[in-house]
Amino acid sequence: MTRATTLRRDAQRTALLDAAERRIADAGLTALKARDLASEVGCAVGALYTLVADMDEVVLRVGSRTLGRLDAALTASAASAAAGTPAARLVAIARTYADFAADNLHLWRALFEFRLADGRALPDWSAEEQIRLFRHIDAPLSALRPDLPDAERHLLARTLFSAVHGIVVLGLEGKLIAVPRAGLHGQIAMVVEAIAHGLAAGQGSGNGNR
Amino acid sequence: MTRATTLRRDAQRTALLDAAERRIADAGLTALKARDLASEVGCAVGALYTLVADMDEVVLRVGSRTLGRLDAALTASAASAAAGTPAARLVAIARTYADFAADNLHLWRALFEFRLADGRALPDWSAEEQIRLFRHIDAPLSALRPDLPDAERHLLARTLFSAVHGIVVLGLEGKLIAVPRAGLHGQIAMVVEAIAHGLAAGQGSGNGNR
DNA sequence: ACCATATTATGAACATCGTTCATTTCATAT
DNA sequence: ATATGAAATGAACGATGTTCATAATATGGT
Repeated sequence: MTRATTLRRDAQRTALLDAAERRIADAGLTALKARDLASEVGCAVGALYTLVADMDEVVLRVGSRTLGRLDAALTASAASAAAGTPAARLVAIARTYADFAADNLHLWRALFEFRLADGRALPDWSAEEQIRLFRHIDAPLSALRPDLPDAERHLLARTLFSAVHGIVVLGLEGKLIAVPRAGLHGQIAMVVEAIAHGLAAGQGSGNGNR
Repeated sequence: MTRATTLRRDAQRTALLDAAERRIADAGLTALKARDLASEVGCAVGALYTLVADMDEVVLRVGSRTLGRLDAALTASAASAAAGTPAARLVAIARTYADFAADNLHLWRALFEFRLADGRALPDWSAEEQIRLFRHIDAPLSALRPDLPDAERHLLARTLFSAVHGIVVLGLEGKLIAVPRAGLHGQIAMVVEAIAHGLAAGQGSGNGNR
């Protein structure tokens, strides 16, 4: 394969992912169809499979883009809050996460609505991207509790993320009981501050685990 | 329709839901197929649609059973912990939730993996069942903060549920980073106790909302 | 008991997916 | 210019949920 063809095929793949991203952003993951994608990109269905292995790869690669933008947003947020207390930094990150989710609803949902078929494992590069996000939580946590061993702090970071994620999911899901953004921010601040306070209190003594 | 036929059809419907429940429990929601179900129950595919409107109804009704068992577990747990502090009662309920999720993994996952097609709304009876569960959280919360207006306390109950739910989801999902049950209980206790402590501290003054 | 009518069961057919494959078209290198 | 290998095509395949003409069955009136 010559250099020119490689470039052309990369451009095609990019166009494919652009179209897929637009579709998911507009109408959600379930609206992403192979035939639509092919016609949008201007090729036959079969040609898709020379650009990607299957639809899962499309979703994963769009997810990668979303994770990249989320990472950038969290990085910016962490930088803005860098001067504050660890608790304030954690709250800032959590709120940035909530805002990102609200502003990128369908793409964000696609990140975790997507389930691989039984037996198929997440590619390493995808799993690694997800794990990398935790560093934004890990850093303020280090400041808050420098005494904790890495493993325990990582577990805490996961827990903190999960708690906030859960609040955001439920807050953004029911149109009926939709929580306005200010209310969502308030709930997040309450939870994150309470945990940060609890962690600071636990310093030196027990670790809060049972 | 005579009484005998009503009974017979109810029995068929029950057999259908039994089979569906078994299938989901064994192999997850994605393994539930109309044709499998029909052959398991011993009828033609078309006959399914005289017992239920569509597959969504099957999933919803199995979900209803799961919610019923979850409710019973939470009720029992709340009764056992009734003598403790509000914080301890909240922790007990959260742990019961985590245990139920772990012990009924596929059925529990089916509760929220299932998404209605665009536009279709949850039946009222299903939404109401879900909301009823919050009362288990609401009660200890009332003891903890009798000063809070109902609406605010309900929002808090939702937040608390979401946070714990998030932790349980992530804790039970990755086989890679699987958190052992004791670790999961530890994380839950930490978070719930921290929030309870924060709420108790907030009594009388501000409400922790921004 | 018998038949007219309404209800229910049947399973082939349909629509919609993702995916594959024989075939054609195209690009590259000699 | 032609031979060879890569890429594109779109019909076909296998699942899937759902529907429908038809057959079987149950119900109720006489």
